[in-house]
Amino acid sequence: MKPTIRDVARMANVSISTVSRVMNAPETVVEDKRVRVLEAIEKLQYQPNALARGLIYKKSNTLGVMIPDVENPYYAGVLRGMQDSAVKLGYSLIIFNTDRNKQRTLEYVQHLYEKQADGVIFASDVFHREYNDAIQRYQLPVVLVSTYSQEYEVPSIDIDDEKAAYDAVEYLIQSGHSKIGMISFPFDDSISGLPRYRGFKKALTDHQLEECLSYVAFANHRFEEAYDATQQLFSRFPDLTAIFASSDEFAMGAITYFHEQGISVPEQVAVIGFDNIRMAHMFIPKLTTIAQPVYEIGQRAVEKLHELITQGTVKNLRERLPHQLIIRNST
Amino acid sequence: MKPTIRDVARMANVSISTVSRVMNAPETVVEDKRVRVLEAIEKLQYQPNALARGLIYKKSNTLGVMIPDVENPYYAGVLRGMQDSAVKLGYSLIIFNTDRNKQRTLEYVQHLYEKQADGVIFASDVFHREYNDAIQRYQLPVVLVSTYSQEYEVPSIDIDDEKAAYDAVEYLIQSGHSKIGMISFPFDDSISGLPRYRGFKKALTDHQLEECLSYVAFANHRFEEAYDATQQLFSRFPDLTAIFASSDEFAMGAITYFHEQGISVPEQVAVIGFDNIRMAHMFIPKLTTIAQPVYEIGQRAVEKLHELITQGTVKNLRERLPHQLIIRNST
DNA sequence: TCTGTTTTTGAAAAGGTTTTCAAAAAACAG
DNA sequence: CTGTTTTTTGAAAACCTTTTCAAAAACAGA
Repeated sequence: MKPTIRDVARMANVSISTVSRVMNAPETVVEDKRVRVLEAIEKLQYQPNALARGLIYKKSNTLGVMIPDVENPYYAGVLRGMQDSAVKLGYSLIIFNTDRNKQRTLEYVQHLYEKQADGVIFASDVFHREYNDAIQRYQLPVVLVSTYSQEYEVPSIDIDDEKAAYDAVEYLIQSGHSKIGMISFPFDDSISGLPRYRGFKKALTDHQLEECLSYVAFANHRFEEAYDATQQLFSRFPDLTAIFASSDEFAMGAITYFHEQGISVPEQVAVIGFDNIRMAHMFIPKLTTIAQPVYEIGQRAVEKLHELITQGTVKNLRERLPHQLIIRNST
Repeated sequence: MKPTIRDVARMANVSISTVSRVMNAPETVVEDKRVRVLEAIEKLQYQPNALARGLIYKKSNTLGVMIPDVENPYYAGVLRGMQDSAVKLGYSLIIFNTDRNKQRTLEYVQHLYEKQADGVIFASDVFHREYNDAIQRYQLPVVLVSTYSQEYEVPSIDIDDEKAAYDAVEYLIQSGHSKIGMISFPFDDSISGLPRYRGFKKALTDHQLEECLSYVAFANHRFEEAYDATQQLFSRFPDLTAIFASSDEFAMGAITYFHEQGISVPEQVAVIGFDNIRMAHMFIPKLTTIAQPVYEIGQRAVEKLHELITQGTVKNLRERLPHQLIIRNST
């Protein structure tokens, strides 16, 4: 049986109140009792029961994290950042894999509510009305990561996707390319979709390359789709000399297609990715890409959530971290 | 304020016992009260407090997962399998990133104990004596994943690493190679290290290729080290025609080295990896590798832990799942 | 209508902690 | 030494459930 505060009290010959005080405000109990209690705690290997504490404080020191796809390497880095901050601030992290499934996500939110989670982080997915309703109903503090909400006042951390895409495409243009295509997420993806296309568009129009605006093919998160999309794009526009891919995985899909077609990268076609996942520098050729500060994003997310939980509000609602163009061998 | 069982009781004009019964054994309460209670629950959006329940049942429906490095893509698949099983069995998963740091790991175990976790899963790391002491002291049910323990009687799930390595090397031999090198984990890695080397050794001796036994270089988990190791190995043994890499990341490191040296894979040197991480089929060339059933490993791990928690024991202590040779383009 | 049996119900205890409040003890002032 | 103030202590209530146990209600049989 696990030792409880009663066992400690009995062994140290004091009341449970005193034991509690030794743990939470040691200076209020007189020296000799304090050492007796401490000894008893040591001898019994006593650890307070977090469930009982949580019941009193109405706080579980637990945060939930909703991730669309844990297998996506982008989240690995984010998760590590969250993890480190969480430990530092005394939280533990409960991870869920949502597959972007609304119903499942809502079940998980309810689950978190039952477990008295102190807050929840939503990564990347669109922040649907149903989600807002749920967190409103349960009064759950929320922060969004790599996404944001126009409609609701929800704190978020992301990068400036439009500007990042702009930088990527501009780099391509400055390298002398004028026939540039894009492998994009579907536009209903509110973060990786439209904003990155907008950056693409803006860079092109700023440099009088409007003709490229329609050189776009869509893929849905996975390598194979990017491969197919590249194939389509090239059958329609065979004279493209550069590709802006909305993710590193897309870039890899594109390059794989080129490789199979005997088209060399970067000599014949330049490819630039997005995210700088760990694999990006292992790929052949090493990918030129936009680096997101994934670790910091994760860190800031739980720090911000902590701020929201403890202060009830947050300094700046939408926080944007700086991205960085990483030039390697695919351009 | 969150509604409690009292609020429901008041609204439905019954005692809290009745409300509790409606939730846990509805058939024992008479129809009209039951509907009144159900209505009140609905109206108040009442959800029972899992902390209070946990306090009574001495159970939190929470499992801890110790992962050496969440950024390592191998765990992504395992995690997903765990996640799915956990949801199915009503658990939530608390994830920790240990960095193989003993002290930190022990702190996390203690943390889990305080939170009244029902069990814990250790992935890949050596199951040190200190860990065993801790889980013994706290009476925490444990299962090991992708590792196992000789000294302690701890349930585990893994694959037959020796046999898998044997299969990989034998495939190389059957493809006509007789100068085969290995990029290995250090031998103190009890699971990915020695067993895979043993498989390498056995395959070679079974086919009278003892001379290859010393064609081994070591790398410590990361791409860059594998790159360096390959360089060393080739400066010592330039006439190698095949490499058995202990992980896909090692295989990528090796291939990257060959690529930079103008040595073509698979034409001049064949490379075989291990794990079949998601990237393996995105790499150029697509990696021939040993596939681990990562998803199933994750699933079985929480199922087994559940078995241990509920039954107090486990059918077969060491469970080994089948691996599979996946032939792609790097050989 | 009464007795005996079965079903349904609520009060109270339990689970492990923190906190409030009043009592006891110690310290201090005169 | 007495009376007052301050410090230290423990009993009890609170947090939100479930469960036990005994009482109340419903029902059956005569």
